[in-house]
Amino acid sequence: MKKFVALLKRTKLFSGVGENDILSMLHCLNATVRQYGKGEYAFRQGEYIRSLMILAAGRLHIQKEDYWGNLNILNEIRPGEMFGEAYIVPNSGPLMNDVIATEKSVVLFFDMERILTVCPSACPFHTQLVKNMFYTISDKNKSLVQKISYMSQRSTREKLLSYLSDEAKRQNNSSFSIPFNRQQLADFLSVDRSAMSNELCKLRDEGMLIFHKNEFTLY
Amino acid sequence: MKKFVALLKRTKLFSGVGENDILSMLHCLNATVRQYGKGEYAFRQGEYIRSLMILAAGRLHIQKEDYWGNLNILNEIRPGEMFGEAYIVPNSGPLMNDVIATEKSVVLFFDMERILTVCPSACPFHTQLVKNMFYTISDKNKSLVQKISYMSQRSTREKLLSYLSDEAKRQNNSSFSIPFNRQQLADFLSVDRSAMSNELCKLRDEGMLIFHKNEFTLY
DNA sequence: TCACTTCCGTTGCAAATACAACAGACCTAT
DNA sequence: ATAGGTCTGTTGTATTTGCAACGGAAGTGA
Repeated sequence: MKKFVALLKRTKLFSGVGENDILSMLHCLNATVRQYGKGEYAFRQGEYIRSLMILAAGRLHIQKEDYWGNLNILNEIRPGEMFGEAYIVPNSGPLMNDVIATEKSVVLFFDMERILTVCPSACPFHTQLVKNMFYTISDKNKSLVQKISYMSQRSTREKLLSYLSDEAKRQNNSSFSIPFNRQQLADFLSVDRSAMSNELCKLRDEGMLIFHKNEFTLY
Repeated sequence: MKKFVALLKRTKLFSGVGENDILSMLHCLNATVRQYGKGEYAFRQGEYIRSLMILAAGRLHIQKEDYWGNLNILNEIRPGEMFGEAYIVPNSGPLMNDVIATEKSVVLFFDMERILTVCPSACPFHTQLVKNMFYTISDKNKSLVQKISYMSQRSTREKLLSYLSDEAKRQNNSSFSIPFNRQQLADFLSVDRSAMSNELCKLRDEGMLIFHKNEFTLY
């Protein structure tokens, strides 16, 4: 466990907690580790989650496949980010999404019960932890709202432009890279890949942007 | 303020807190009240929020209007529900949405600084408050994910069916009412109203459901 | 090097959608 | 009662999308 402390120190969840305290909290929270191969499912829709997770290495996608097989990527998890926090609420029901490793990944598990059950003597940082968790889930909330604002655009073109311009704004640079390939971007925006590809090239031909692979520049 | 205690006691935020404690917390949190007329904006995109709000009476819509005037209803706030919690994070930037009263509404404001800054002597319930807030925002998170799962459907028909069947499941009854009129439902699902109305009638003619105003029954 | 896989752009066509416009039902205030 | 407003369903058309299919580019492993 010790080797994860440096990583955890830089996560939002453990922000402001000293390394020694993190180490003792790892025991307190009953932390465990699991590895996943590329393409392996960490969780599947319908499972019950009893842990809060932090991705230590690799990359995960939170995604949902509907009855007819349409895939929708809800979120991408990068190292240091937590997930599963929406299911920490008592009686929150089964998982509604799949969690898949898009690369070989390492995941840390924390006992949810122990996170919200304060143990004042052993862990004076529990309050800080809950606070941090609140900040994190609050941020995630905002990013979901952003995704909704992209998806609510009526045309593929508008979806693309709203996403790309937001991303440029977020990275504070008209040249930026996105964490998706074409199929993943299409799934993220809930549009058809080929239609999106087509629209992307039209935008390029109209001089609104250029791109090379995942690198985009807006004009 | 006293008259709001009974209401607050039943909210998720103050769940598990006694009436006397709520009253003292109202002072501690620097609570204030404001009224809004029907159609009045409580907040507009771009404003900075320094409070957490609870709707005491009426109805609010969290909505976003894009550059071209397309309206999207992100969420509906009913009495007892809180909002603004996503902007409690330090440096979370300006509000990205509009908040509009669809009925005459009464809103309670709580000082955000004081919510997360624990004052152990005066308010032993701060921890409980943060916990409750966490549960609430966690739930909201899940409802956003649900909305995304509706919007990610490719056709208007599928959007309708996924929303309506979820709503039937949620209300545990194949007959149920929805909190939207047609235009609002269309905005919520991000589709064209007339096309949706058309599709709704096709579904009815195919015997999959019946409806009268906002009352639906699925078959 | 060569076969194999993945990713991306392109095209054609059938189907669905957005949009505008209109009419009837319903509500409300005068 | 009536006039004005809102809400809803309906229709026609231009546009967009979804889908399937294909070929080339790029990357991978034997």
